[in-house]
Order: sequence, then C-alpha cells, then structure tokens
Amino acid sequence: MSVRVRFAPSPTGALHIGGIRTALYNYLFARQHGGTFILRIEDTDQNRYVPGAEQYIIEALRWTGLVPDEGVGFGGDKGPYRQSDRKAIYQKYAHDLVRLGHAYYAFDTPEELERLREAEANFTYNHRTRPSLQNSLTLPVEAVQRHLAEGKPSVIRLKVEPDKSIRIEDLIRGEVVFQSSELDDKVLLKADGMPTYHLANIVDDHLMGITHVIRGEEWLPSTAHHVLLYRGFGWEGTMPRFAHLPLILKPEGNGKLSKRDGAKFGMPVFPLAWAGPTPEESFPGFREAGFLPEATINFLALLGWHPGGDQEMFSMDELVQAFSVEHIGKSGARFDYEKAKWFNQRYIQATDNAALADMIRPMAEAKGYRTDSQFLADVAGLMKERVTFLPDFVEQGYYLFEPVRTYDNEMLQKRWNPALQPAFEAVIEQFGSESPFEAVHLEPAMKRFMADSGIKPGDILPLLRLALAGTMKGPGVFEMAAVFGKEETVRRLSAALAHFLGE
RNA sequence: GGCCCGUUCGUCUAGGGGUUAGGACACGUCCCUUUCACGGAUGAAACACGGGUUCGAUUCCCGUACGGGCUACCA
Repeated sequence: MSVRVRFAPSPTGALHIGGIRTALYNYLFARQHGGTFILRIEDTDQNRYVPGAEQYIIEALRWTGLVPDEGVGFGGDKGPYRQSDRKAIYQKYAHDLVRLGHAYYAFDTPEELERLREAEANFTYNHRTRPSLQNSLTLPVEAVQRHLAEGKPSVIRLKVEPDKSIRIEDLIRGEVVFQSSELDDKVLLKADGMPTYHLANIVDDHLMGITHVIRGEEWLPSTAHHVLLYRGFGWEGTMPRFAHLPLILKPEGNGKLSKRDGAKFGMPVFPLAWAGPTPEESFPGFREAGFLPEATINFLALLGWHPGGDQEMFSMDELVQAFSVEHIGKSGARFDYEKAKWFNQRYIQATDNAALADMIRPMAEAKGYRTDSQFLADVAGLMKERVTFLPDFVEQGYYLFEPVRTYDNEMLQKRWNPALQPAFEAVIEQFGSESPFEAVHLEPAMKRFMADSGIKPGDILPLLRLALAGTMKGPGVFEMAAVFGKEETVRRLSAALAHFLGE
C-alpha cells in the first residue's frame, strides 16, 4: 500500500516554525516512500477561525518548497480537504457510532459541567461520572427522543469502556500503554454540529487513506482515544501508524516555543511575516528577515532529527534520501537562532552571484539604488562572505551603492598625514592609467607601482579603503575598485583627497 | 493533583556494555589578511542522581530528581 501522509494545521493564525517542521517531516517521509503528501485544513473551531490563515499556510508551504500533492488549493480526489466542508460526513459517522453503541448523546450544558469542575477539581466526564449526568445512557428513551426532536442542545460523546489496556506502537517512542479507565468520554460532535479534532481526524484519516500520522507530541495523550475510535468504527485493520514528534522549546527558559517568543527574544519564529490587526498580534518571518528557504529547511530538519554522522548541510534531495522516522529524537529541541543564522550564511555563500543579484534587487530598488544585474552580481560577490541575511547586502554594503558622505574620523586622524599627499596623488594617477581594471591585475600592479615609487603600502592602503568606502570594514580595496570601474574609483579617490585636505 | 513522554558539552546532536565520548553552533587563542569577513588550526566544555544486572555501565533495568505535554463542546 502506498504511503499517504497529511499535514493538518488549524487556521487560527500564523503557522509557527514548529508547524513547518511537522510539515517537513511529513513531506520527507512521503517523498522518500514515493508517497503522497496531503494538506488538510482543520477549521472545525468556528470561534478560533482567522481569515487569511489558510492562505498563509499555503504560501508558507510554497516558500519552503513543501508543496502538497493533494489538499486545499492543490486538488486531489479524496476531498474536500477543508473540514468545515465535510460537516455532514462527520455527523453521519458520529450517529453511526451512537448506533454501534460506542458513543452517546449528552445534554449537560457547558455551564453545568463548569460548575462540576469547580466543585471537584478532578472532575472528568467518564465511565464513573456519566451515570449521574444527563445523557442517553441515563435518561429514558422517550426523554432522549423528545430532547432530540425539540432540538435541545446536545453533544455526542465517545463511550469509553473501563478496564482495558490500550497499547500504541509509536514509531518514535516505542510502546506506550494507556488504561481506558483513566480516559474521559471525549466530545466527538459539538452542539454546533461541528466535530471535534478527535472525530474529524479519525474519519478523515480513514477516508483519505492516511497510512502514517506524523504529528506533534501534544497529541500523544489523546491517541488512546483515537485508537478507540478506529476500533469503534471497525477500522482498526487499516489504522495508520503513529509517530509523535518532540516539541520545539523556547530559546531560553522553560516551555515550548510560542508566538510571543519572537518579540521576546528578538527573532522570527514564523516562516512568513504575519500582519495581525494590532502590532502585538503581528509577527516577523524568516523570509522577511532575509533567510533563504533552503537554509530554513536545513535548520528545521536538524532540530530534532539527525541521520547519524557529521554532515550538517543537506539539500532537500539529501534530506529525502537520509530521512528516517527512527532517527527522530525523543526529547524537545531548543530553538537555536544562532544556528539558524549560521545555516543562512552558509547557504548565501553557496549561492551563485547571479541568483543572489535577483534576490537583492527588490531591496536595492526600495532604496533607489542601481539594480542592473551585473552590478548586483558584483556586489553579491564582494559581500556574500560577510553577510548573514539577504538585506545585509544593501544595508552593510551601502557604500557600494552610494557616494561616500562621511569618513571614519578616528581612522582618518590616525592614518592621514599631509606629508602623504604627493604619494596619494601619485596613486590616484596610477589608478587612472591601469588596465585592465580588474582586481587580479590591479592588486599586483598597484603594489608594484608603490614599491617602485618608494610608497609604503601600509601608509596608503588604509587611506584608499577609507576613500573608497568611508569605513574600515568591507571587501578588499582592489576588488571594490574593480567593481566601481576606473572612472568611479578615481572620482571617489579625488573626492576623498579633497576631504582629507580639509576642503 | 492525575495520566503520558523525556534527560550526552551553554545549544543542536553522534554514539552505544570496554571509546582519548565524535561533529556543528556559540565562545577563547593562533594562523591567513596592512580592513571587516571567509577559511584553517587549536582550546575550554557533556553522559542528571541513586540503586541494581554485569568482569565492566554513559549505554540495559528500577527508582528519584528535573524538564515537557495532556487533563475544553481548542486544535
């Protein structure tokens, strides 16, 4: 049977980076087995639905390259893939389960249950308490019929039989055992007619032919209920295998990574920026920060999984090859932003200049800078080994785009000396006569010229740098000169000399 | 509180009954470089604790501690 896996997020806002990792592992597993990767939108909670979240999820998957084979926005013949469009299906199955004796109607109001929980801290709706509550197991048949006919608000609950051991063979954790007596009678169908996660999930996974459920660890405790549902429906024979992923933890302190941690620690925790109704509900994204999708994926892949060995850099194809559920770690992984930055740096270094030019162009454009391909590619070549993020090219390399307006005064005081004027002028003149104007020629030629003229490179080189860039940081003097070209180089040097002379 | 899961350098991790416990990020030092980086070399840095089992346990078992998750008509 061919592998079918799904990524099933809830459109309650921006999808954080942990969600992308879950999608990634599902994707890798599907690709490796020649299987199908499905996107299902779990929007069964009307109250938490956030407009735009679904589009965000799809865009985030496209950006990271985790493109589904089937699902909302991607076609497929097992749809619809949006749970709110499947309401009638769940209702049918919920009622089937009642008929089969594995579920029942319950009429207790949320308020009544709330009171019970307040009265008894550990109150649970289960095999012990249900005989004293308002449901189709305790009420006379006529009363149940009447309530149903009158449309009295009701839910359908799973009838968990006590005294049974439920064993789950988790692909990551091995055998996990639960005692049914400790399980509650989970609500399957809510009073508004929508299913809860538990019902919708099992029905959909079954109907969509899902073979492996790879999801976050927060679902491990309810997996026992899910097994009971498969049994209740008589689907145990085709029940998917489960793999529960460890969670991603906060960069510092305790607990799992949350939305707010981005602002708290000054780093993005979302793949894409999210514009909420208020600044507090808006979040920065990896994409907007200037991460390459490949770097983001490589970083996430290794957060909780490693194939063994010492390899750090993995292309998507290599990940597909190397991936295995057995090598997923069991403990939570702390979100390590420094490592993410390092990956990005490595990927930028490994990207060719022409491709970088295309990525930089919008940023150069926004600043009103030159945007021709050759120049941007040259800038990329000069800066790629000293940047971390894409915007750094134009932000740190501003002097490549703009004329120098200010010179590092401290360095100027230290390096400039009026006695150097003739040497500096000679060097400017020599630059003007060099050809070809390329770094490989310029560097030896100029150094030879200085040696022949009795000019100490140590006196002049720092000044040339200052003259060309205004700052002591940056690419090699001759490399910059070559990118500027003869005319611009001489212009910058002359302008700088005038400034050095106090004009 | 109850149930479930986990625990190797600060972080991500490899490993696995006998190893100098390996790599990467971050950090220190040095080299390269008359800048800043890249790169190279090198250093400091870990098997939570207590009992077993065993000739031998970081590795297997049991406890304890600590961490995490769940405990909604949320997912």
